[in-house]
Amino acid sequence: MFEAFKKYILEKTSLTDEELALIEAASVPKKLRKKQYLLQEGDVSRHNSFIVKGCLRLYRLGTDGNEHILRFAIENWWISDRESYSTGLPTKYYIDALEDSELLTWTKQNWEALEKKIPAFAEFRERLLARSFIANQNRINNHISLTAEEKYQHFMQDYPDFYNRVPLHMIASFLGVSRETLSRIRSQYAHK
Amino acid sequence: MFEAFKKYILEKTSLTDEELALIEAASVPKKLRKKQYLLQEGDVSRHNSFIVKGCLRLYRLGTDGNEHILRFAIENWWISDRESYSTGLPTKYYIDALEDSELLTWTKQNWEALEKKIPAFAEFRERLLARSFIANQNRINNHISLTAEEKYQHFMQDYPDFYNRVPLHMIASFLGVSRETLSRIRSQYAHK
DNA sequence: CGATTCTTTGAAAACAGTCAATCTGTGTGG
DNA sequence: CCACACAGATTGACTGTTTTCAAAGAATCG
Repeated sequence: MFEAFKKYILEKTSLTDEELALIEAASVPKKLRKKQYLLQEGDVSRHNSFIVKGCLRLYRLGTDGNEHILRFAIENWWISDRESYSTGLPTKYYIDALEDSELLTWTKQNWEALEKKIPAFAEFRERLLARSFIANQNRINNHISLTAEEKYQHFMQDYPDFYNRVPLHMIASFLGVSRETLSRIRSQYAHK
Repeated sequence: MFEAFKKYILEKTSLTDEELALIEAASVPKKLRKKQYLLQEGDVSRHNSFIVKGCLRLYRLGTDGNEHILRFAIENWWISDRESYSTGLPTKYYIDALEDSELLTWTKQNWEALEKKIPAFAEFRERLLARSFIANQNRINNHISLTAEEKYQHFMQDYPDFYNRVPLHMIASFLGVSRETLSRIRSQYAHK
């Protein structure tokens, strides 16, 4: 199970065998069945989780009780609620598995110790954060400047892997439109 | 001019006088008149800029030619296009001054040298990035889960300082609604 | 004052949301 | 292996919201 992570991380940065061994020693594998929660509202997010296999979502309940999906994550993505993770306060989010999944997890404590011992690891983490920031900024730009149809087109371009993997009503939730509207956009789009 | 920065940074982290002197030595003050650009589409963003005084905006031109404002920034905020800054590619954004403004700027090169010499400075920067990430995630949540009226209410709550400082049509652009709609929401809202 | 820039208002058209019904495919238990 | 339940997707009719276009009213600045 650690093999997949090793392959991933060595593409991103270079680490010695010793360093990899340290990282492996601190990791905890975790399996989730479909529909199982990794995090629930009120919990404190204390882990970084790397997805070896499967598909998860991060979402939040609105005042209306509806689910609003903030992100999806599949193989070679990371998932956690960074807000609760960095503040130590209870999370407002849920994370659950859309498919049976396999994760590697590290506690915040272990993670920070690794960052101190392995500078390249800390740098990798920071680059990751910077990229996530940029991705979020682009999503905000899409939300304020695109029509619903354009958002859908961009979604398929930006995340082609999700398209065949998550149900349509969840894509609608992610995009901030109703499932009926997305369904209609899609059928219009197919007739061209 | 550096005094304002010194006050700011010492609230966020602790630095010795020597370290502060290094940071000051690498800083370049910059004044901008209202409407003047700090960055234009096609430029490469090579600086970090701290706002000592004034108000700026980061925006982008849509395919329709409309301006879409991604963020505002005032005293004690930072502004740059992080995407171009970290990739070194030409930016898709504009930054300009909404008021006569005073900035302190550091080149990427100088900044990175400071981070290497002053670990506390690097940590400060990373905390800042993490907070920006969280703020963006919350904004995405607002976009997918709130009505236009609720977005406006949240805007006033989250950024009360901007409200009396930037024109309404720019707030509309920031929220992703037309100025007419925002005007109507506002008058409805006033009648309660 | 005159010229911008900003805000408001009205009316029509486009768009998206809701509710309710139907259709489709998948998988489970008898 | 079939029937049924269930989750997901689609469609229609209706309602409500938002945009667009056009015009006019404030406010600000040189």
